[in-house]
Order: sequence, then C-alpha cells, then structure tokens
Amino acid sequence: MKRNSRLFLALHTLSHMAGHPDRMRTSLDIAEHAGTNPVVVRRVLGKLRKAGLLTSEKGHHGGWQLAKTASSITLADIYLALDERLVSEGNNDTEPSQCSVEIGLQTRVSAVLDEIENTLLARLRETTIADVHPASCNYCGD
Amino acid sequence: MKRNSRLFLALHTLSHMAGHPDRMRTSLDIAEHAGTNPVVVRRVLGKLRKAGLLTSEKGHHGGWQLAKTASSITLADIYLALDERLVSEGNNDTEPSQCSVEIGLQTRVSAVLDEIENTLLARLRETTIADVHPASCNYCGD
DNA sequence: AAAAATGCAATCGAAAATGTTACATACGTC
DNA sequence: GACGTATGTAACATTTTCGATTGCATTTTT
Repeated sequence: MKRNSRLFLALHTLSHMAGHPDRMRTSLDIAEHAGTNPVVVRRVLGKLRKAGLLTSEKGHHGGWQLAKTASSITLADIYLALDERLVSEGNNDTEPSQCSVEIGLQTRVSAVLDEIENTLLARLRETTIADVHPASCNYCGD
Repeated sequence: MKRNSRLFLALHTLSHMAGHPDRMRTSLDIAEHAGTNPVVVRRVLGKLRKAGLLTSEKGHHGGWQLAKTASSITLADIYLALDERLVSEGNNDTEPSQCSVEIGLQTRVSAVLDEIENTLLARLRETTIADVHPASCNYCGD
C-alpha cells in the first residue's frame, strides 16, 4: 500500500462487493485480500459507512456489506466520504498577508483550485462502482 | 506551508511574476514572500525551469523570470513540471495477485483512475497563469 | 460463558516533505 | 583579479504524515 491507498482500498473493496452483494465480509478477510491490516480497513470502511455506502454488523457472522446497489454508488460518493480534497486543499497555514495584492492573489488561486476540484467531482459523479465491476463479469468466483 | 505546498508555491510565484514579467526576483525575495526557504524555492522553481517555464540567472542581478508569456503557461504545464500525479498515482506496491479476478479488477480500477487523471489534466490545460492574474489587475504594485 | 466480530483510542515506526547548512560555481562590479 | 551576490546541489536535520500495531470495550451468535 502506498499513497492514495485509502481511495484505492475503498475502490477495490467496493468493487469486490459489487460482485457478491449478499456476501458478508470481515475486516480480516478484506485486509488479507488487500495486503493490509484489519484496523486500517475498519478506519476506511467506517467512513464509507458514515456516508451510507456500507453497513457493518458486529458479532458472529458480522462484517461488511454494500448499503446500496453498486450502480447507485458513484466515485464522487466515495471521494467525498473519504474527505480527500486532492486539488483545492482547504487552506494553507501561511499567516494572512497584510498586502492587498497578496490577499487578492491568494483568493484568486483558491478560487481557481476550487473550480477545478468541482470539475473533478462532476467527473467522478459520472462513474459508479458498477462501471468498475460490471454485473456481466462472469469470471467472478471470488 | 502545508500539503500541496509545491503546487501552491509554484502557482503563487508564477502569478506574481505575471504582474511584472520584466522584474528579476531572487530566491530569497520569493522565499520571504511565501514564508519559506530560498533553497526550497530553488528546488521547486528548478523543476519549472527544466520544463521551460522559467529562466534563472546567477550572479549579480541574477534571479528568476518567466520564460514565456503568462497566457502561454497553463496549469497543466505546472502540474506536469512538478510531477504531481494527484489521482492515478503511478502504481501501488501490492504484490501481484495470482487470482485472475483480482488482476482484472486492479486493471479496471487503474484504468478508471487514469481516465480521471486525464480529465483533470484536460481541465488544467484550460486555465493559464494569466487567468489567475489578469493583466487588467491594476492594484498591482508589488 | 465463549467465540467472533466491530469500534475506537493510543502509540509506534517508517517514509515523505520541508527546513537548514555548507560549499561549489557563475556572473557582474569595482 | 578580487569581492559580493546570486544560483545549483548535496548532505543532513527536523517535522509531518500515514499506515501498522496493540489493547480493550462492546455486541452478537452459539
């Protein structure tokens, strides 16, 4: 696992689930499959649960499942659930400048980045998990 | 300075330069203006120089200048010069799975991310430094 | 009661990024 | 030619980030 690993883990796991929506998967199963740790899996999937994309259950035969159909989960849903912000990056912590030119410029730069982030989001809304793992995938025996 | 600080520093500096293309700026000037270190500035701007966006000169009255007009420098140029890769992220180091389903899925996920990165790039190509700092900016006394 | 699962907080450790120092090199001025 | 000023770059220190790990509480089924 490397950088962008949360996004990758989420995409990967949801895509797997799309193949067998009925199957209940434990954090351990998922972790081993993804080459990582159950706690990490819970952290990432927990965010997706809060966003209403997954459900989880405790105890015997507990685990994780899709909360909706694969075709109703877009990449934007996942991206927002993980709170990634690739482009716009909230704010930087440079202390506010007194210079009015400086302030104007920072405002413009931020505006441009926000606009680009929105374009990215719009694009992410166009692809669903079902697009990543189509129902027509009949190799699927995992 | 925080995350994405290289991109932010680059955007910021080039936008300033767009206001006074003739003016020669030293790494020290830029660093103080951006609240960072001259060596850091040289590292970042050095990449932009290699990409042909900036020129630098040593010695007395040396420093940095735009190598082209602001309107001919796109955000994509900067993004590529810095070698950022926000989305697609080259590759992850999970050892290749034997499972054919797994391989197919990874391929699909990567393809989707690549496609999104390309969308982002296309969008970045549509905005230039001149858009961030228009010539009509007449506050500009920095 | 025991086993199996999530939930969560706290901490560890490694990697990445930035900051800093030092020095070589180049250029202009005197 | 010597000196001052700038970049170029390597090496090292420091900080930050992020995944990995441990530990324990809680819930659920058997």
